Amino acid sequence: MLDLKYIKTNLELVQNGMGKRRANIDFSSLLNNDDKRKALLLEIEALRHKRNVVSDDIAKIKKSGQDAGSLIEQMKEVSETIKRLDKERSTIEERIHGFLISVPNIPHEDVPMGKDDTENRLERTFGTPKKFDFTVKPHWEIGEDLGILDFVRAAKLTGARFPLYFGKGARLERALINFMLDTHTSQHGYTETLPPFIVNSATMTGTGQLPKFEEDLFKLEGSDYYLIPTSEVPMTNIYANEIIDESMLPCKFTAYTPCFRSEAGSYGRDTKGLIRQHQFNKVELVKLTTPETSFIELESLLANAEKILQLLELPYQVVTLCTGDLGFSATKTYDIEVWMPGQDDQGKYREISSCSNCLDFQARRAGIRFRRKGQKKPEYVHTLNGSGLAVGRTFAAILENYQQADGSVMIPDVLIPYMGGLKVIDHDA
RNA sequence: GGAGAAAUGGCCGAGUGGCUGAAGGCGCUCGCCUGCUAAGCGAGUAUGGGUGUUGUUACCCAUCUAGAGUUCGAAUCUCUAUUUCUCCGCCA
Repeated sequence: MLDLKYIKTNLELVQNGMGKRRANIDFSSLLNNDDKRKALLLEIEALRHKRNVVSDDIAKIKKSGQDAGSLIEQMKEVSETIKRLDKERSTIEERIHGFLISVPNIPHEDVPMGKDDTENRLERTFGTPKKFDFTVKPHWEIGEDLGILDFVRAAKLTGARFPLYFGKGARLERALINFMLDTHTSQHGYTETLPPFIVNSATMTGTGQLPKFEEDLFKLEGSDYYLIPTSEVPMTNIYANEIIDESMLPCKFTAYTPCFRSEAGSYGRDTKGLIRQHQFNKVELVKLTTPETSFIELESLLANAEKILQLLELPYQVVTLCTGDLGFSATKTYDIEVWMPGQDDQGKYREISSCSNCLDFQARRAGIRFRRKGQKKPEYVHTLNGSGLAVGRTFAAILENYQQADGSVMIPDVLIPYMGGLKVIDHDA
């Protein structure tokens, strides 16, 4: 959420930012309501002050044994007025809050203008796609042929877009999770967490999934609970409504969790394979930082995520999302796209991580603040998050990049210890 | 699921209708003192909003888990929710 004061003093800048996102937002009603709110507040506070003073007088009068009847009558009226005005005020405040909470973050000036993902800016590539001397297969064919993936039975158990792993496939998924977590904790300094997979609406609001994107979430019927679409949600909210010590920053968390997304509106896209599932595994990175370090921390977070692909020797490219592709809470986002030789005949780069700086946008919603040493006023932290990485898609990328002519799949060197020494998944697996 | 108890500031803890934004203690910060350490003394130590002055200070309003209510007046009374604890039942 943007700061109302900031909006008021930088209206043009804010409107400009919204324009870049192609979000047409009229701020005039907001400013109007804020003026009303302020006028009401002034009136209410004056009346409350009067009531406080007179109530004290009443106490004194009563103590001395005199009659305070007329004053009490007067205050009855004052209290009625306060009640009435206060109701008006809370209606207006709800309106203001409801408005503010639906306004997206302002894109950083470094973010390229563009309408959709075709206009993202390529930053760099790593590795070169391997040349195959046989016809490459998409990962779902490889996985089903090897008997390590079974989408048909998964659909029987639940429905479309759910995964079922078998044998060495299940083992590979687990190996990836452990490898990613180990790397981030022991080499990149993140603290491992294991958060709830279900959170309440306040938590979802804190990171920006609510109120605007409820249709993307799975909600538990008859409750205020939602399945997390990413562990960014519980991890970023760990210190919600708290003031933490400056010495705790930067605060770096990582977690493996399954992620649940309704994928509303994506019918017909990526209907096959592990790319777009209602349930998938992800290792996530979250940072809380001071405002002045957040962009440096974004670069290192991105580097931490890239490191996984480098160690797995999977080719990838990094893009900066353009304004039209930028998420609601982010001011700047890098996507890491891994090379998938089995996609679209000649291969394709597919998103495997999204690393964002949200500035104080989430922190303001969730109330995450810190206090500098020797300073009285607490400040909002900056929040960052990134996938490190999406495990299912990494699994898919390994299948496609490490496939061999006979249909078997080599295990990347760094994963062999995690696979109990197994070097290849073949038909005997 | 049934029965009961509880929720106060960074922490502990007092407070059952009227200068209580909240005693006392601990912790922390600053200063003084003590020729080490310790102890002692003094001061300070929540958050949000607003007004004025303008960047020093002042003043006002709100907040004792949250929301609603009773009252001239609520930390204190009532209701609801949430969380925690105890007992019973059930359960990985």
